[in-house]
Amino acid sequence: MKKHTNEGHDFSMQDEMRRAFAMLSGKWKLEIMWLLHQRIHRFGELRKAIPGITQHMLSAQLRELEADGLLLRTVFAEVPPRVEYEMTEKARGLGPTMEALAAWWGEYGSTIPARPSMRGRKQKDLSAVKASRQSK
Amino acid sequence: MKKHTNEGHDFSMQDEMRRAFAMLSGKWKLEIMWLLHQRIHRFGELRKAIPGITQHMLSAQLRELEADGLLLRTVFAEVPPRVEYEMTEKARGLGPTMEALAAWWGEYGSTIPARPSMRGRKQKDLSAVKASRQSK
DNA sequence: CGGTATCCAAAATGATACTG
DNA sequence: CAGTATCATTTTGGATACCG
Repeated sequence: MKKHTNEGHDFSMQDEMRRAFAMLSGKWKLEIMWLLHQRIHRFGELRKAIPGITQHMLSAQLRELEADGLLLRTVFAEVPPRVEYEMTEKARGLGPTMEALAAWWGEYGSTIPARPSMRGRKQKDLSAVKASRQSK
Repeated sequence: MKKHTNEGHDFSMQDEMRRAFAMLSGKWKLEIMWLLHQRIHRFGELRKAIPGITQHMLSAQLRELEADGLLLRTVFAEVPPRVEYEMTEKARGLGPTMEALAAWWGEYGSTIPARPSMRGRKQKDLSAVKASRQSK
């Protein structure tokens, strides 16, 4: 069968990893998982914590992550409603990955100036938009 | 000075991390970096190693990663042309992150069956699939 | 509050052809 | 071989309406 050498990963390893990448490559998934790695979040908290994401996308990404068994959704029968999201046992295994990423960024992030990049992160001036909105 | 507590990262930490996420959230970036983490690859090698990616996207993602200082592009003045991609010093710091991810997947990946997911990974019959696959 | 549904615009990605 | 140019399709963004 497929051997998983610990160093110098072989081909089958790449095939396996592909599923993991697909599972995490949504546009906001890494950020969502990063937040949940730190603590349980409510829907609204995630929305506030992720500038630029829409309700629509947040909802969609959360449902995908849930379907992939990475997070757990808990609905509290209260008024007003409360829904909490937290990592599943499996996803908690991603902790070391998250920490390693944070460590890397802490070390090199500062050395990578505001650089170009940031594509797909543009968001129009929200404060200015609400001002003049009318016919459509 | 932003405080970076080691456990329970604070808010500023999240803001910092956002840039890292944006840098890696392209649809194929994690996979590309994973491959380059293992060894230098030529353009064509990456294309073969990443089923489903198009020249267009591979080229685009590589240019973005290069712009973000994560990989180095080396063109050899030969015939036929040869172009090699490798991680930069900074990006090599991502090694532990990659390894942690691989370790996680090795541990839990198997427990997450073929699951639904795979959205955005659908690719129309890429010839290779058509051959009635009976072996397993 | 925490969604889902809809419609439309914009951005990202895919397919195919073509070039140095 | 390693791309780019162009056009098509898919995904995501944004606003609004509506519901439990």
